[in-house]
Amino acid sequence: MNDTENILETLRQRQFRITPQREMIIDALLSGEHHLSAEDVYAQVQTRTSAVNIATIYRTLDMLVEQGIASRTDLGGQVIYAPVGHGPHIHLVCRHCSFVIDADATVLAALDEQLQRDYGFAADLGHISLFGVCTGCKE
Amino acid sequence: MNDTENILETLRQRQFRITPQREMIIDALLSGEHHLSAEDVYAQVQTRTSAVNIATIYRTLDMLVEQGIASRTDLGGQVIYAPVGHGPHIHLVCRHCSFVIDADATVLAALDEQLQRDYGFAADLGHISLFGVCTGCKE
DNA sequence: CTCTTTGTTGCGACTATTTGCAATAACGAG
DNA sequence: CTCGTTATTGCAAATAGTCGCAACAAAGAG
Ligand SMILES: [Mn+2]
Ligand SMILES: [Mn+2]
Ligand SMILES: [Zn+2]
Ligand SMILES: [Zn+2]
Repeated sequence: MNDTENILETLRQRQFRITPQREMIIDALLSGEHHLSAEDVYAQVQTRTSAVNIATIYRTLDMLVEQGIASRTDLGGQVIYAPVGHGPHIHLVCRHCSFVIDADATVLAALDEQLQRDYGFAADLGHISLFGVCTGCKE
Repeated sequence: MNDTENILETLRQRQFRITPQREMIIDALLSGEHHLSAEDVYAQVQTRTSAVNIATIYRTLDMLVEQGIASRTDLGGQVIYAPVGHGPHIHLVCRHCSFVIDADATVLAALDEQLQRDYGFAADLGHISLFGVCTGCKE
């Protein structure tokens, strides 16, 4: 049983209907490249069939994020999607030169616990972006 | 010397030209209400003169964010701007019910230091959003 | 297999934001 | 104050993403 099947099973259990569109979109999401934009997912699905509308791509990606199956990350202009749990790391995005540093997500472990404890909030911290200024850009 | 003047002086020093549009946009940003959308800023500027284009609002807000003078925060659908330093706090946004918890920004102090130390990255953490699942929405 | 229910899709319209470009105006030099 | 340089603006067109709604199809019942 591969990843796509697992996800479909989860969706089935949560009363979502399994459509060919959803299968193809999930396949694309798991396709190896992560950091897929909605357009990337669309392009990849198009290679299989042209019978999928871009609005369905957006709606399905939204649904997958809402269900905790995919992550949505704003890299400052570009919005990317990835399957949750895929090699966690965070993005440090420079607001000045737009350079992106990939950083270890373990820096967030303590924060995660504290938000859970103090606010009962289960934060999705596996693939977030934080904005700021990189070394090169400090005056 | 009020806040608007301070900001204008900073911009002048950084070789930006001071235009009436920029003055009005900065005034709006400092106007008391924070959590202003670009449209809110536009509406407030309109009460003074109708001679400002919405594209200028967007461009100026972008510039203020880039210069570290304003913060841009995505509340999950709504994008809001606020002057940097204005009562720091963070937003915990539930991806399921969209409820927003305002949380103390001090939970980020350790993270801030670590990013600075390990990556030389000066993160803007005073008014960020973190997405996840609130207590009420956990199954 | 057939029918019914209702979630999902495609489509076209619409909103929010961005961009290219020519006209305008801020500001430093003289 | 006047002029020249060049950043900034307005405008209109382009782009990304959202939404309402009618047609469609997945899933469960019989
Ligand atoms: Mn990444
Ligand atoms: Mn706030
Ligand atoms: Zn930088
Ligand atoms: Zn919730």
